[in-house]
Amino acid sequence: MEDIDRYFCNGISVDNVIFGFDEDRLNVLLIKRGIDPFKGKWALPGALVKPEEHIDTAVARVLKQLTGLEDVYLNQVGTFGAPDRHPDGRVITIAYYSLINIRNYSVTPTSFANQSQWHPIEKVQELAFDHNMILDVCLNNLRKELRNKPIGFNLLPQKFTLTQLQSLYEGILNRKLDKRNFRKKVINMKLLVDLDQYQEGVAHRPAKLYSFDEARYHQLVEEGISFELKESKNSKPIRQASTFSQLSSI
Amino acid sequence: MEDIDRYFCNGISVDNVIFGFDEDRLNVLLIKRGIDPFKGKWALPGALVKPEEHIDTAVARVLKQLTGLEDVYLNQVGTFGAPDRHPDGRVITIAYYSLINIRNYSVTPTSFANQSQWHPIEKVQELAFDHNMILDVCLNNLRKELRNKPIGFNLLPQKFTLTQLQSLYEGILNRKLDKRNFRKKVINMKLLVDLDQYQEGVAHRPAKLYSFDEARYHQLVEEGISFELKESKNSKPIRQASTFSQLSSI
DNA sequence: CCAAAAGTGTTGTTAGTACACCCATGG
DNA sequence: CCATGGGTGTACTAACAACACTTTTGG
Repeated sequence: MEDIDRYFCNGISVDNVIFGFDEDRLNVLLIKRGIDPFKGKWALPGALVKPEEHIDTAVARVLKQLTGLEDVYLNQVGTFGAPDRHPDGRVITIAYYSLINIRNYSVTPTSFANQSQWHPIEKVQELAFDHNMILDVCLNNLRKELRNKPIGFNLLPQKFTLTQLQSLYEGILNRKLDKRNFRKKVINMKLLVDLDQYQEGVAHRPAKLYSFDEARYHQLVEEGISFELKESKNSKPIRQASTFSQLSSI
Repeated sequence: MEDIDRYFCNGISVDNVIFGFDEDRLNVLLIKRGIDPFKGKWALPGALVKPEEHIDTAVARVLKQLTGLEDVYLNQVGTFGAPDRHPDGRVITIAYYSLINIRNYSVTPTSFANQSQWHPIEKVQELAFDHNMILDVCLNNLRKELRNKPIGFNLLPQKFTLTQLQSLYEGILNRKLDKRNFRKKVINMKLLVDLDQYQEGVAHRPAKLYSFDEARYHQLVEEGISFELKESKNSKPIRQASTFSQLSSI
């Protein structure tokens, strides 16, 4: 193995796929790049890992820099290492995703970004680098996780209605679910706390408000759940994916 | 971001966790390192990614160099990036696991290794670098995958008995399963082909031989399966894990 | 009184679990 | 004839799927 130094000239970056939920659609946070390469293009928020920095530390740092958020659920999804994926040199990137509540957050563009913005997932167009591929992989991953862990609750306000919870699941999974079966299922999980409060000021029968039980939540994250409800009749996608978000995965 | 070059001095390696199955135990392939650092220690077979090499190509290359195998099921599990994990400099490593049939394979140590050997999983001792952690994460991953995909068939000979298949599952999951329920389940998967052949020369009733249906296999890999058989009574581990293989995961 | 969303129960089906005895062969 | 592992069926339970009408509120 001659010329060992040639093996030590790689950059390492982390990219964050930050999902947020708003009304009934799943969004992803993108930045508009303020510098080359891909200046002016939308991209996932990410940055190079510093020398001597642990990659898990780096991703938390980047997330904090871009969103101000700490202590969020962060999940390493995969590493992307095509030799030409970055035009300025060899940079492999480690992708993470996280879920945040879109309302607890305010955008803080960095020097690399001149704009940060939520984008509905099905409207995402061509992104910088290989970020469309990364996004697709993370989205697949999110959907898989949603079936095995009670995540998704991260995306709701403190107090929520069962209908909001259901449309969150429908939004992420992109399919309709049966109302009665959905309710039966989530109530049986014993994860919800009935607050004995109701919506106010709505032009229909007001819905009961729930929050969820932190302790039980963490227990279920550990144990895993199985969330496999189907609505066979309407199992077609609610919305079509855009040209660039085609869930190709790998 | 002053001194950009300091960001481009990282090494990237791939490490392979190669599982093999033999009789009724799960094994992992380790090499004894022939060079420093950790000379003489057992380690996962891995190597640096070449400049201009795709990481997925690199892992296949390393696997081929070490085992002669091609076209095996290779699964990226995660990336490990503690800054001090390699004593000679910053090297992050991308871990993959694969499953092979222990009999189709012959060991070919490289210049870095003076010995390659199968180790029963529960006897693995302290390994070089952070390889114990990587092994634990891969083992967890294998067990998770085993419940969701019909992998594990990779580990059996072409023709096998249902008892062999069951002890494979028991060996990987490290728990006893109920014979009748196990058979009911796998036969319902319609994955097995009854060869109408029988074992010969055994000192007991000869078992029927099966192979499995390639097309159906690939279909099930796509669709995913749910393999959740329990034997509640005997749900204690068959074997205790060794000191260093403690499934800490992360 | 109308529009809009909330809320609620039953029945059939499928998948999982527990469990114990007889069978075919080689030595 | 005995030791060894191969092979089989049934009853109970839990989870899921299908499906339609009544309730409460604001305007």
